[in-house]
Amino acid sequence: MTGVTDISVADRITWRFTKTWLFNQDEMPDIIMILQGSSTMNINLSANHHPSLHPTWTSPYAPCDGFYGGQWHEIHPQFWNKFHVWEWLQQLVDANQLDASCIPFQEFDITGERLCSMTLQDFIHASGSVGHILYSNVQSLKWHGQYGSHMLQSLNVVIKTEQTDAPVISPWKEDSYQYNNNNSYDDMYESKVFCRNQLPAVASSPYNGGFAESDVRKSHEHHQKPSSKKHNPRGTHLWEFIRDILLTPDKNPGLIKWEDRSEGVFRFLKSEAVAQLWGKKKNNNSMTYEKLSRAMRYYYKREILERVDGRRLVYKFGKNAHGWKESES
DNA sequence: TTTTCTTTTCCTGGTT
DNA sequence: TAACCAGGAAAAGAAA
Repeated sequence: MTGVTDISVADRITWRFTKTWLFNQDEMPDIIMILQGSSTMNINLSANHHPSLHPTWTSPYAPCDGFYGGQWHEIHPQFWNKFHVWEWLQQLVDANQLDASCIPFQEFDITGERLCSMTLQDFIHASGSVGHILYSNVQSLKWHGQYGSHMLQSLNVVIKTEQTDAPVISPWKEDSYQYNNNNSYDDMYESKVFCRNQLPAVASSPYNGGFAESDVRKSHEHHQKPSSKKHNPRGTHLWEFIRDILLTPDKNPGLIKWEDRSEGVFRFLKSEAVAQLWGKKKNNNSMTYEKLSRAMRYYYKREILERVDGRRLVYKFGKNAHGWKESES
């Protein structure tokens, strides 16, 4: 491998293509310089432990062979190398439909060990409001992540089960539900891109950036039953969708409102509008409040919602609903 | 391919 | 009468 290759990264998500290109080169350069704006990320490939670049590579990271296929999630973040960190970032960009220009990748030219040691302030300093998402996800992966136990065993690693930080949950799948007064639901769903200038209102919301409860549940299940199956079809669940609307009232005025915030009691103000919004999210133009409410009633049995007798359009979060309490922020 | 889970759809009947 | 509630039944759709 010889020479230095400069790759200019434009505002968009070209870093991913850059990486793909990089790993498809017959002749690898020694150093890659990724330029983003005025910043530069230097990667010394000859010094970087990457299995796909070093077939005979033998390092403590050995169990992550094949990582290039996206195996970073099988490894505790503490043991990620720079490429794992990049893979994780890419996953986060994809899952949250972030504009890649929101992520200052040069700030993450670091190993997993360094990543795990970063505080929320560090993340915010490094990446602005996106830092909330990054920090939350790292915390989630640190404490509840799914990674191969063989890895941990082979490294004789003891996973800490006590949390010193407040549990902050992954924001994997999250939309920014925005409602405008013209009832343009299309517009609401065009606003999926989290960028620095869009995040503060959401990031400061009670649920700290819009965490999908499914992740709370999944994390909880992992904690209790590591081998249990995860299931979260079609992304966010209905009740999470409702919760998220409630938690971003500034962006969704007049759709649903809290009746009793501390008790988790809420009321639909524009039931059909919410149904249309839900239908839009599910790509189902025929969604009605009638159907939505049927789905809501199924939550009673699972204790995600509780009945509120005698009050129309009023529901209450049950004990299996998480992420709506102010104290959970 | 099968299983599992979460809706979605349709329905009947009751209540406000 | 319209809108909503309750819940049974079956099917759809997606992930594991």
